Amino acid sequence: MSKQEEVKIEIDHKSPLPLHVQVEDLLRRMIALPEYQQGKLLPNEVSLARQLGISRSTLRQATNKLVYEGRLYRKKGVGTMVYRPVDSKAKNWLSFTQEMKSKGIKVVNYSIKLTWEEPPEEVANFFAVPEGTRLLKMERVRGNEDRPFVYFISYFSPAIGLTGEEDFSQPLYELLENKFSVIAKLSIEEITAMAATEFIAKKLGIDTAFPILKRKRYVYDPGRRPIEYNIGYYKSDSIIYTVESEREL
Amino acid sequence: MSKQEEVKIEIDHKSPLPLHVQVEDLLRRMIALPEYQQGKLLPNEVSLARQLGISRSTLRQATNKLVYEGRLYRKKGVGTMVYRPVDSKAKNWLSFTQEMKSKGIKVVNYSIKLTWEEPPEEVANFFAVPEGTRLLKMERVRGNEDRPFVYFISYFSPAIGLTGEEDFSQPLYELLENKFSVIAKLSIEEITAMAATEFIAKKLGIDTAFPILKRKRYVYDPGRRPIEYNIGYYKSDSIIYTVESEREL
DNA sequence: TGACAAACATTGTACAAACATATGAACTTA
DNA sequence: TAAGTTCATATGTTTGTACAATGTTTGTCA
Repeated sequence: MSKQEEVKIEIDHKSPLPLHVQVEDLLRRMIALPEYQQGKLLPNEVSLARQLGISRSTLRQATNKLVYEGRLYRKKGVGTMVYRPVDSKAKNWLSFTQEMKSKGIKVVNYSIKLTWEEPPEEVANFFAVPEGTRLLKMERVRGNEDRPFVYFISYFSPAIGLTGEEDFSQPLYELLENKFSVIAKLSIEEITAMAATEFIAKKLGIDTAFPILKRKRYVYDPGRRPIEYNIGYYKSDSIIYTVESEREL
Repeated sequence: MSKQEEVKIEIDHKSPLPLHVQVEDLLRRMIALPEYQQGKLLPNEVSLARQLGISRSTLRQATNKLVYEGRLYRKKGVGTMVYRPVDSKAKNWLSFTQEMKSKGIKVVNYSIKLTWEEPPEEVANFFAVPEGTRLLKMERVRGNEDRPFVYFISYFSPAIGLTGEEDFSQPLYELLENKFSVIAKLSIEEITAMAATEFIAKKLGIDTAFPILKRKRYVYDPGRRPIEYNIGYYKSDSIIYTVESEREL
């Protein structure tokens, strides 16, 4: 009894869905497997097509979609593999530490506080948990070597499995990705300005009513499940928030 | 002598480039023509393939690329046409008017001022014009029906050809696109918070030191040539700036 | 051993053919 | 007129075949 794929190989020639769509779905599931993520070549086209009981053209129609999407990478004379961007994946995305480092600023954690708390209603709604559920809350004051300039509050989805005992000195999204296989894929941010409240002024060592950039961030995984809810209060003269957006033509 | 396409139809079966790549290039040039931009159907696949002396499969291989890119749109039983996002193209991209409208807020222009001025150094550098060049500057105070809440300053590239006599009551990017064939493609924005200066406080009818969201925007065309430099000062309690970003996996 | 060549494996390109399905226009009918 | 039917047209799907181009492995020979 030889061990077979964990992904069910099941193409239904009578399904209303076109074959190539079924194959595309199959491939998506297939390439999610760790072995392919780690660089293993997919079965070659001719044999995979035969195995699925379809023609090579149909198979290619399916893989083409994934190649165009940038998920697969084909190399003539070699084979087809999952595309892996150079270096780490969480790089330059969402990471405060990385971003600061690229500007030559060393990030200093002035304080980290982890608690299990009943979150505000908005947060409970975001995670779709019943009212009264306690969530892991992280509060951080960070800045450069000279002074603090941002106060963060984060709530995490209970689905991640964080205990609060983790090492939060490493970049957060690397921790989530490496230790919990949780991948941050989509973020929606809301940015506004406000005057520092007394509470925030104290945290950042500034005067009340100093202008503050407030950024609320909702982070989702690839399945659009909520991962993190985050609010950051930035001392305004120490940060410029940059957004680059390209229009599809 | 019947009139032929303006685009040279010339596929070289001996070229080192694959046929489908040549066809793709040809199509790109073809669909840039006004008639196709305006919605005319491309020749149907069978006849176009015959006309080019290639097979339908090869032609489809080329069009697929453009379809995946979102430039072409195919409709079974109808034909293939250039993809045009619903309504105008500049919709939901950069347009303050459109954005407000989608939230059910009517935009009111409280004041518009157009002048030719020598810009600050930063602006002159952005447009790469010699110091001392006068540029068209637009100042606008806008808001909803009740009150103003944003003060904009824009400088425009002299390359556009604006005279200052245009009708700026229509959405800006539609004006640029329709009348000047200038397409805004990329924008880089810098957002920060500040306290209202006396000048701005006056413009927006608020107290000095009220928190303000300041957004600096650099707008480029598809060739990455600068089009517009814009600064907006938003009354903080009237705007939330939303950024959605997706990570490539 | 080392260099080169041959064989092999794999994707890339191109063609042909047949049938399926959606759309819109023309036609028919109540 | 209004609704349904038919038909022509266009893209969508699928299979099959053949050969080209490229990278890897193996084998040969000096």
